[in-house]
Amino acid sequence: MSTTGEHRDRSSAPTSRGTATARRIESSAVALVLQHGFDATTVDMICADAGVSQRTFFNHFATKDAAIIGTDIPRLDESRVRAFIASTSPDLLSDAVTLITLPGLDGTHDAELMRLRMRAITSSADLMKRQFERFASIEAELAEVIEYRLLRVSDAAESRDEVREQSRLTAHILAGVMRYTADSLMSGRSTAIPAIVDETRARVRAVLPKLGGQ
Amino acid sequence: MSTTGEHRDRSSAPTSRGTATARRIESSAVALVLQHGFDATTVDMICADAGVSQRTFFNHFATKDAAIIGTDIPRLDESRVRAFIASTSPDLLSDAVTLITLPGLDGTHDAELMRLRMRAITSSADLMKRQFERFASIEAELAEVIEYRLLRVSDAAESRDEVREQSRLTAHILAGVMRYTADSLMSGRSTAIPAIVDETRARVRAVLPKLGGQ
DNA sequence: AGCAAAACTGCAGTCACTGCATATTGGCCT
DNA sequence: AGGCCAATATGCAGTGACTGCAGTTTTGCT
Repeated sequence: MSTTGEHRDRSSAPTSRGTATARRIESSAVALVLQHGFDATTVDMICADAGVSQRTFFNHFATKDAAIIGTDIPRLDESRVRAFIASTSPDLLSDAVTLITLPGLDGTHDAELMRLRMRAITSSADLMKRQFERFASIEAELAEVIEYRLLRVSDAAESRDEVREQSRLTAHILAGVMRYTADSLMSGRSTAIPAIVDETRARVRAVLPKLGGQ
Repeated sequence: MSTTGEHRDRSSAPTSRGTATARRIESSAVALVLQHGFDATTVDMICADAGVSQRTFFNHFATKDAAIIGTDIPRLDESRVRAFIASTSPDLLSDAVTLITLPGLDGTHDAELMRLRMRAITSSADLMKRQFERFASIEAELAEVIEYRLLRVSDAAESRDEVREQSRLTAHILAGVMRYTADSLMSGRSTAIPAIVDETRARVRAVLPKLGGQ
């Protein structure tokens, strides 16, 4: 276990391109964490393994976690956002599951590294937390998108403020669904992302009526 | 800004009783963070203000955050859990909002300290994240409780495994609602917890039909 | 008073992370 | 080829969170 500790600045955001160096650091980091665990793996060890100086490490990754978890922040895909907003389907939640498709977990990256990464993350409660945090960053964006869609659907009875609040609430709910999906992915079983997403969508449909509504 | 950094062990769990010393440390910590910000407040400063040694600080709190955020882990209330499981109301989500009532944010603590704490937390993205994390710890517990309830409602068509998965999904959704409620509380406005909870419940009811289901 | 347990303290060490000043490299223009 | 600029890599010295350990004070009991 462990965690915490911070250090004043971090303002100077590192580059963290997909450069060869960065890649080498990433795979060293993931491999070592799988071997020794998160706490037992020091930045120095990673640097030695990757053949770079510690300073270089921190030029590429802001934190030790970043080297393991990855640096690409989750983002919503533009075109999907448009489709989502335009849709008039009453099945908002299900639509949204499609919308998010686990940003940051899709096939952008080297598949093998990604698999190892996922194993490394699940091996440490600490890393799980960090991973978890990252989903938070998408919630505001999500809330905004949902607001657009809700505005076209809502009965005029509701004030714009109320719609905004409902959008934020919905975004949080959606984030929950996202996390569930990520959990499913991480807790082994299949690695076929589309399959899991489909499964989740079906499950959401099954669960919704049980939640209440009216 | 800042964050990260950890340090291997933390295994020796600190005492963190509600002792006078711990209280003094807590309020020094919260006050100083409000004054100088999270990063600019060092543990040494807190210790000086509280009149204890650094070692004592870490005997009471595992991390700097803990002194600010508080140490009581969110728990579900036994009797409420029983009522929740027993209920046959179709309004699961709304029931659940009542169930959780923001564990860890209720009146157990010194109200004034709690208010300051909340302000301190919102003042730092870093602390928000940590606070956020803490909700994660309740999700497993929640999933279990929901499973009990779903089992009595579900049509026999669903396998026990499927019900378990649906429970986990629901727990995540609920956690989302929890976070929304916490957000509302934190983002100023009122500090009247019951009022906000009521508001949220109403909003959940309004939102559910829009989500889809069918 | 007399004594053990609990709480506190000092200290030296580890490790994440920072700023800054200095090399090293690779592409590009002539 | 030679010279130049920007990007990248490095060394180094510091700060600050956190740990283990060993020793001292305080507290509560009898």
